[in-house]
Amino acid sequence: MSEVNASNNNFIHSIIDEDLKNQKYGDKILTRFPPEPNGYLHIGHAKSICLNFTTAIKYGGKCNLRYDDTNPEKEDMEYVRAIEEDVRWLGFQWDKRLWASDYFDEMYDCAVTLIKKGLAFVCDLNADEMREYRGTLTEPGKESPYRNRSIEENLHLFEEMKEGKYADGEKVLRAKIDMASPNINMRDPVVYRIVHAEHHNTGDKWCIYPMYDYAHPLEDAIEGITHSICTLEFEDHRPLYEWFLEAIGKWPTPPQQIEFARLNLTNTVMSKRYLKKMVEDGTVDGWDDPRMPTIAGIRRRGYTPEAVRDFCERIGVAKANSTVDVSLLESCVRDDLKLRVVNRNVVENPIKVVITNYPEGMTEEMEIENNRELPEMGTRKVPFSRELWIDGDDFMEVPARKYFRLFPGNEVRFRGAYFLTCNDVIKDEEGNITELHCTYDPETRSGTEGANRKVKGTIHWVEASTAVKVRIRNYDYLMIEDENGENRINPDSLEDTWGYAEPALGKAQPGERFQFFRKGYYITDILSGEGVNEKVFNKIVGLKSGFKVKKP
RNA sequence: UGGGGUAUCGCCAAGCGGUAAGGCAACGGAUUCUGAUUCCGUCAUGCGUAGGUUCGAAUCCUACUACCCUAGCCA
Repeated sequence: MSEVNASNNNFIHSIIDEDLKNQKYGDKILTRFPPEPNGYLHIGHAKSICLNFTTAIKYGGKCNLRYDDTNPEKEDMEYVRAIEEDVRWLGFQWDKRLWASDYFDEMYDCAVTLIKKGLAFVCDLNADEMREYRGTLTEPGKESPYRNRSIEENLHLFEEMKEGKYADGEKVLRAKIDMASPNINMRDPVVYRIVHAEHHNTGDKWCIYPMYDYAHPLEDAIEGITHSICTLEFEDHRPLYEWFLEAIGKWPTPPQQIEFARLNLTNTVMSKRYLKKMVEDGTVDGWDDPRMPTIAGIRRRGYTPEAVRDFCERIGVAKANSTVDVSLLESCVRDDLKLRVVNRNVVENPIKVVITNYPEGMTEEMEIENNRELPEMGTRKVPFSRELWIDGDDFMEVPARKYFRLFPGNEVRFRGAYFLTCNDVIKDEEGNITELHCTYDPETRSGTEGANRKVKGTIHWVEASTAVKVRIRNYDYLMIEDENGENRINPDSLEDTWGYAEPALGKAQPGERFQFFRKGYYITDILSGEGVNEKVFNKIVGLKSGFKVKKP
């Protein structure tokens, strides 16, 4: 984990610096990433993961992975497996892997302590009644008629709740705080509710489960977490977080809760509920569909953990609600990929080129650099002959202004090979272009004197007889912004094109990343290979390049 | 309508009383065997608004305004 960059500063570091100065927790720093295993992690979680882990790393501390599994009705072990894979993929190592449910015994004991201190009571109000008694944002609530039960009675009733004498919803344990508090969270909040459900970890041992507001501070305190970093919506819950720890009184220096703004991305829906719906109704192939903003999805799309971590550094951490433009994420991916990837020749929407003055049956080996920015990546040989494929974008029968790739009468460089001039455009009876007849200049072979001549355009190509047929999946944004600024499913989010690749790509392994010039970055699809004759590539990010027609 | 937050360039974001960092995007220009990459340059007399304090204010004070969160036996 040493390669993880933890040098940036943010307001959370200022708080920790202050605590360190005052020796609030001595020199110890312990954070935690506490997901509820009820769905896959997405890029928003990546921000939280990076924040918690890099903060710990920066201060020589540790970070725990803890499942907040206090609601047996929503959680699933499939998600646990996925969460761990994602955290590891991001490059982080947790210190301890824990379950909130491991603390159920201690939490129960603490609830008993609360009752004994007269700070909690068993309430028989049902959900609707409790809502009525709670009051509103502007009006204080009313005290429950069960609020003044004796400690003995509460102890007895809570014990019975635990033993399963009551049905779901029949009774709850509540903290006794202040029904008139302007902070609704403090109006005698529920501490334990009855849920007769099988829990993935504790089985049927319990039929009462602690609420988040009660469980979370205890989990943090029991583990010795020093800084409990969470999102903004929990700001109002902080007084309650502190109240429980103070009321129980077991921890002299309770953890400090710190809130930050969650990540929002343009053209991206981050709601777990919505993502789950798209998986369930078949809008996407699964949680790891490359169009999904899940970590599993962007991994399949070809993003690298380094790029995601860099992104999380670059967006910063603050308390203002914000929406980061996806172009920043794409920039991080491009920055990372361009230094680790081989440039390959691939053409989309191909057009056949026949070199009329090139000897039939002859083949030459042309040497091409693997990565122009990184000479140490070496060169490779690709075949060249009389018949080639070029990219559909690299020819215009009627050139636009300032277009300097191939068009009738124009000479361009075929990268790593010769200069070619287009002489004839051959069409079928329907007027579709079937091939271009060109002539080459034998004096311009790459690497020789003649190749030093300046020419405006350079294009890439693939030798026709050895070309590998490829299918290219252009994943566009799954979500787009409509005229009202709302995110909608993009009906064109998945678009296939096809083309040809240089022979070496026939051996491309699933997951192998490469680039082709001016077109973008690609990854060999994880699903390609077996039983698939042609190769399948996922497009990673567009380069937003090409020639632009300038306005006069 | 109570309480809790937040407002600095198109999008993020530093700044913590001494005269507005950085990144993304955009736009110029240079180099280029791919219009990519790389490289240079431009981009807030201005910090939600209005007052005030001060030699000096994005930073302190006052009053407004806008937006976000909050009335689950979810987390």
